[in-house]
Amino acid sequence: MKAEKIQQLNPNVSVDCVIFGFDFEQLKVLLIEREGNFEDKSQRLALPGDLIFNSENLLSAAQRVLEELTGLKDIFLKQVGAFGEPDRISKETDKQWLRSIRANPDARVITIAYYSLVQITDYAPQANSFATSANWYDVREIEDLAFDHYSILRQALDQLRMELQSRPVGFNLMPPKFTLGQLQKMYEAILGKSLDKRNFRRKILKLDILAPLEEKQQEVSHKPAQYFMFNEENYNKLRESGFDNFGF
Amino acid sequence: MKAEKIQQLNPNVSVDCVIFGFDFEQLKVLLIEREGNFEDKSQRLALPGDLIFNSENLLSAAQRVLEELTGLKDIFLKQVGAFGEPDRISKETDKQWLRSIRANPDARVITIAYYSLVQITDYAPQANSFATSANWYDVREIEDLAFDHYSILRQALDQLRMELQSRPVGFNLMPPKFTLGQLQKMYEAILGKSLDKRNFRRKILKLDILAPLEEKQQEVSHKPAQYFMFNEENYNKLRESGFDNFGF
DNA sequence: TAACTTAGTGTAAAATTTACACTTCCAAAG
DNA sequence: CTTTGGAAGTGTAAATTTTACACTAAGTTA
Repeated sequence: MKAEKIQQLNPNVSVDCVIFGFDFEQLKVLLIEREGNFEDKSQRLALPGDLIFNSENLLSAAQRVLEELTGLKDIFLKQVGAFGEPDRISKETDKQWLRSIRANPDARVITIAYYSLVQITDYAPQANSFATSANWYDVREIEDLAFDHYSILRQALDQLRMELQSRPVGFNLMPPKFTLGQLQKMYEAILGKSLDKRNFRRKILKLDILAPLEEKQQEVSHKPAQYFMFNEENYNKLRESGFDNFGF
Repeated sequence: MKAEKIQQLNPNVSVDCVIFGFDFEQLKVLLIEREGNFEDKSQRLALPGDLIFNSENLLSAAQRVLEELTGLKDIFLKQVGAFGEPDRISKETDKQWLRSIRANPDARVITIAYYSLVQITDYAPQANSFATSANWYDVREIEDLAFDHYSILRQALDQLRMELQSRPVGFNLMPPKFTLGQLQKMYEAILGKSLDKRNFRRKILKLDILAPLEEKQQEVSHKPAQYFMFNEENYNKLRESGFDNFGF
């Protein structure tokens, strides 16, 4: 008989994942859709999340749950924080839905939220488990979500904006090679403001963390742009010398 | 018969508080001492913290626990994050100690950490409950703590340093009136580096968030310094205009 | 009255930030 | 083949901010 540890769910603690993506136009977030009777579509949509196992650490739980619900595997996640209002599961439709999937549907649950930035083109979300779909949604168009997931999303977005100012996290949204125009659009989409092209270029190039490639864009109906790569080694040097403010 | 809700402890979720203070010299943190057989003193010291009640939100729980253990009341707390390694209660002395105070000592516990900044002179900590003492300790002199509290402290300190750069949180450590020298020492103590006096003064005064008072220091054995107050109204105006980087 | 301690002050050079407009290169349309 | 549309790419002058740096002033104590 195979010795297998019985995985016991902890009824009081869940994890939720805010996965951001970027399609060179807008900031997107990965949401699942659930079966059930919901007044409006927004209540059908939720962040991928579920209860943790007792033996599992929080980060692994978030990675497992994310994979179970959307198929996304080996995603680097960063904690946003804990959300634990006693009434965070107060919407009647959410309560009903929990009764349909949980052994202990009325337990007080606090959730730990994580976020990540991925290249949309690297992952094709596949709904599974209780998710009936898993798709990218434009962050600006989301007005509400199931449970307290809308406020979790807002807080993750705030944290992303903060981190974007002090670390090169945005490069995780970009493909290995990208143009300066694409990079600028990423900053603009996340920060929600437009930046001066010449000043943006001067500033980011001055840091010497972008390596220009020989290659240029192909088959675009305008002047082709040069491709760049993020130079992590140079960034690490810069960081060691105390740099922690991009100032965009 | 008085209708009283029975307060039921949640065996899986606790809160811990990192309370920072400043004595015009060093950054301090409020720690409790516990009864028990500990190899060394560091293992006897812990952040004030305990299990939450099921009906209670996380922030209120942190405030309640803080008051129960140290007497500090009505403290504004800010979340640091969740700490939930399955083995975070792995030290044998910690396990023993939990057996002496908890109904369910072997439960998996995740903890939500909060932090705050207070004026040491406003509060006289009073140990209570399972705390045998509650005192201020110099942050620089702490090398380890019970459970995973040392890493919680480090993370709270990191977060404090971040926030100090973008918001005037440091004024919470200062009395209502203070000198520029005291203010500078506060920044130096937290950031762990020395600042140029003239540049510091020019920079902070330029922001126009300090109101000079007529009053001067008394009975100091050197040239008496002018007192200032934090001008919150002006700061709010500054903030609304987009300011979010002190740049120290 | 001398010694000690912190308060308080100015400047010049360097670096950074800001605002701003035109030419280039490609594909697609006509 | 020519025109048009669209993003790429580039420089400068003015204003602001940052940096490095040393002495005098005003109290108390010895």
